[in-house]
Amino acid sequence: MENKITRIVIVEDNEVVKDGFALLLNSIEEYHVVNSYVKCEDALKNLKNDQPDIILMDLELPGMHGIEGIQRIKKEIPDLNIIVITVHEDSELVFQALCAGASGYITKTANYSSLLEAINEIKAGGAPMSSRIARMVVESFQKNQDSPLTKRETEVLELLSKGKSYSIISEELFIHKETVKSHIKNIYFKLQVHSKAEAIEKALKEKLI
Amino acid sequence: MENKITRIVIVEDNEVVKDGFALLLNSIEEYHVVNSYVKCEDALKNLKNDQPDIILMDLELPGMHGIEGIQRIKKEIPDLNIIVITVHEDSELVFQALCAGASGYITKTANYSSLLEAINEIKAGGAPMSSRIARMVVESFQKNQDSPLTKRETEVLELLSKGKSYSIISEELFIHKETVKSHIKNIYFKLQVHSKAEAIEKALKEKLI
DNA sequence: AAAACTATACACCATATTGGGGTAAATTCT
DNA sequence: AGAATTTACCCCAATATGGTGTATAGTTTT
Repeated sequence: MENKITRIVIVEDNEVVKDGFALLLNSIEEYHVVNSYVKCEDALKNLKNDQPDIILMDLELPGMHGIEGIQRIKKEIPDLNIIVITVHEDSELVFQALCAGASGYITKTANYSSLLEAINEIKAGGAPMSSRIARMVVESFQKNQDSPLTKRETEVLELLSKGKSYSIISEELFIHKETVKSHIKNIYFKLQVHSKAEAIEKALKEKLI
Repeated sequence: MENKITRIVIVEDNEVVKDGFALLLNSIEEYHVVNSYVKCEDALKNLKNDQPDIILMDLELPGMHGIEGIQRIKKEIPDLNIIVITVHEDSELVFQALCAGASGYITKTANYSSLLEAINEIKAGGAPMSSRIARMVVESFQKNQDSPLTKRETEVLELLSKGKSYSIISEELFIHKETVKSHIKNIYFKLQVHSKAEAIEKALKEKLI
């Protein structure tokens, strides 16, 4: 069923890593590294010619940062699969890359076989990630277990964060508008804030909602 | 380094599946299925005695739904790892389970070896998921590529969704308050809405922000 | 049983915010 | 050059917000 060759482009400023990956991938029959670049800009310029199915890219690059590169590449060819390959595992970068459009995120510490696995995984419609990154991603869905807010207060704050007014919240929760105000007063006190925006910001940061 | 036996609890109403899993896992030296239940309620009751390291659970169960079960279990023992094993792959359930506290989500169509892989993955601090689910999870971070909103409008709407007022938004973007109003008017027109709450709701649903 | 917390509800008040109407110049992209 | 985007301004009325303060019924914890 797989008779088509998978066209791969590499964007990586470390020449050793870049050439090592290319050599490895080219040694496999169904993969073909059509080009490899040191800068996003060059990869972008040649996107139309290279016609890659998959791009492997680093984030720290000379010139344009990889995050922006991902955004631009996905804008050009939305269906293209991008796998980030970097040394950094800090959550900010990971989420930025995923938001920008990356479909996978593995670390350079990964050995060759897991690189190949990642590419197979992408081809199978998956989203390859290292264990730690997968866990980070999954945990990003979970709320802070020891929130200072009660269940009701959390509900109120959740609706507030959806832009709803006190009156609308009171209607949706079947309580009096003044009750909503009371809850909000308590929320502000507990979070030590004095406005909607501060409360939402703090709640999002601490994953209370 | 792994000399401790991993204690596993299974919650699954299909007796064949439940006993099959238990048999398989017990056949491996370092795993021990301490108990298996048909209902969440029973698993919860015996949590303290069972002292599981990992719980495998189905979502469709007689009595309490698995999603609520996960919440309660995590409330009791926050560090416990729960792997959901179900036939359903629809996004709503997946995200609900992850939000409730599941650390992994695989489908029953998975073969035995991938079940074992999942357990190893969890023990290694990862988050086992099937390819399709991993992709769904990763895609949940990504915005709708063809948003009707301009870049600036998206920025404004993003700040609005954080509860910020027109004045605060204008300060943060270094533009006049009236300009913010103009953007918001255009946003409302494009999204065909007439209030902040509607705009945010629609934007979240269509992943414009 | 007492104490603490939670959810509920109400009043008053000044200020800020919002949404609707309109217009229009400067800038950037195609 | 024309289109789209971003910027900025005016008027106005209704609504929302945040800060006071009080109070009661129910639940949970000690």
